[in-house]
Amino acid sequence: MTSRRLLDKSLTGIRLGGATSSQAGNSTYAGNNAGHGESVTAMDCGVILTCTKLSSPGRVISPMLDNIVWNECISKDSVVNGVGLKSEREKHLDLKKVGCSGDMDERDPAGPCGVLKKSSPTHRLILNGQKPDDQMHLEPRTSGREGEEARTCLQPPPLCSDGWPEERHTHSSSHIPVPRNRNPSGHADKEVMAATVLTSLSTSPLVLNPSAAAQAAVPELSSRGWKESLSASYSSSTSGNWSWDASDQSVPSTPSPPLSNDTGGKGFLLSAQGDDASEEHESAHFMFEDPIPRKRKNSMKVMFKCLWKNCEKVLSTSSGIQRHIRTVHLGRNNDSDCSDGEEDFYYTEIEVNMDTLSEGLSSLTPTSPTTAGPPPIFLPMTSDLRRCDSAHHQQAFHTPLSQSAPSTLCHIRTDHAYQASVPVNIPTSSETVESENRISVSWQSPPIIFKGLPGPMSHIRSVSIGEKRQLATHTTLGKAHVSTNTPTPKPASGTRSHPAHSWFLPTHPRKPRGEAKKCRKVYGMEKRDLWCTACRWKKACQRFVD
DNA sequence: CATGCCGGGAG
DNA sequence: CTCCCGGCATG
Repeated sequence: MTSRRLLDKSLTGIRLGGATSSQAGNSTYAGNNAGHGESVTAMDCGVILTCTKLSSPGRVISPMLDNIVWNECISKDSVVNGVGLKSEREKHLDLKKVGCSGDMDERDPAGPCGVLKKSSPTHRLILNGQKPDDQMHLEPRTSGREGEEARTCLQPPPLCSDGWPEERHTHSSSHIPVPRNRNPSGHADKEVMAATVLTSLSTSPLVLNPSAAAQAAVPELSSRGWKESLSASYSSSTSGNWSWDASDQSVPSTPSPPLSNDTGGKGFLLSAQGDDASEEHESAHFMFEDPIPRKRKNSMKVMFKCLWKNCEKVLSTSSGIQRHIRTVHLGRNNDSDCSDGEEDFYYTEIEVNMDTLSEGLSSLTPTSPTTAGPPPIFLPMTSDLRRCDSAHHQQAFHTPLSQSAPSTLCHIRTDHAYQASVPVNIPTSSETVESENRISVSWQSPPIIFKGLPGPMSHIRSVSIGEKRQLATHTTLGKAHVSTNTPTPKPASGTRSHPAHSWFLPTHPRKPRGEAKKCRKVYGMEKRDLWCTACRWKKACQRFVD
């Protein structure tokens, strides 16, 4: 039974699948959180890392899930070993190893799985090496000798980037669960997300991954993958099974996770990514990367939170957080380039839903100062986030995320028009300038949006309902500019007629509908003669101006 | 579906 | 210009 079990576990860990599936990815983090780098790190080194990376792309990490998962793992492990955390880790390692031997021989180039199994400590050691302090709890437990052995083995990893990466990849691919993570948070947004994703897909998958452009080459697959993934993810969230995942990926490769992300996932993948990505199933990549990332781009922002004990540092970029961990916690001053990826264990991604935020803002409080809030103060937010559910988190984060703005903004424009849905936030963030002035939003944003973004200009209107006039004027100006830039819209008969060009046309923001009673309403059709001429001519009413 | 308006066209 | 209307956009 144990063997079987171990296998399962290993698989689980590797794939992320398992009962916890989506959680798996999180679990890693959780482990870190709970144990602070203790067990999780060690055992999963390979696996976990993978998870992290993978999850990173889309993850909304819910502490709860993580904890749960973690606990589960622990309990199992502990039972086996009979020892505390340590044993757990080891177990994990063991499991993992087993899994390796069973499924993934390929992974460990350096060491045969069998060896690894026993050397479980090894993994740990590796971890330890990477994470000095945190693990200490565990480490001490782990006997010195083990540690030694492990170290020996371990050391390779850093160097071995080659070898490891493979493992990671494998794992990562399997881990994909990320979507799941979202689910919890995304719940309400499902539809939106789906729509967004679809839109984005249709629009331009390539955009997302500049680096991955080559990979992107497989649009069809990607699109299909997305859909599937989405459905899967959602469903999975409910059911919790990522079985498909495993089935799909016969290959051990890891999907390169997060690159697509706004922040720039560069940090995540590291060397491994590059290798994997090329080799991997492109389809897989898309499935994972795109779907998740997409979403994010649209409505989700990802923040990176340091999981180090008592450290709740939140940064907008993975690289940043990694640096932070490396320097502050790991005490590595060395060049960032050499990162072995250990940092991954120590931070988690937090996903913020922009859409919800925007919506909430618009509906609830037009002004919603939060939106404008000064960028840099994440920390406080972070704590909250953790506790609260996704929804709240998202909002809370929203602000922080916006900070990343500059980059974000760019992405949005370049990448997806559909993102316009998020416009309010974006402009704000981008402009960042003054938190308070919503005016800025209404005024400036419109023009900007017009340039880059097609359809959904309508949002703008909502912003400043107050004076239609002014807005109109401004808009007109915007229009003028636009028109100059773009080929003037005079498509013969109906400007509007051409949907395709429609987004060019938006140039002419239609006046928001007047709220005031119009001649028609006042006098009715019977007394049309009483109407103002404009009304009679179907022009903007001049008598009852708003 | 009813409105409100824009973009055009005819005179 | 003045009158009108087709048709889109919005509520």
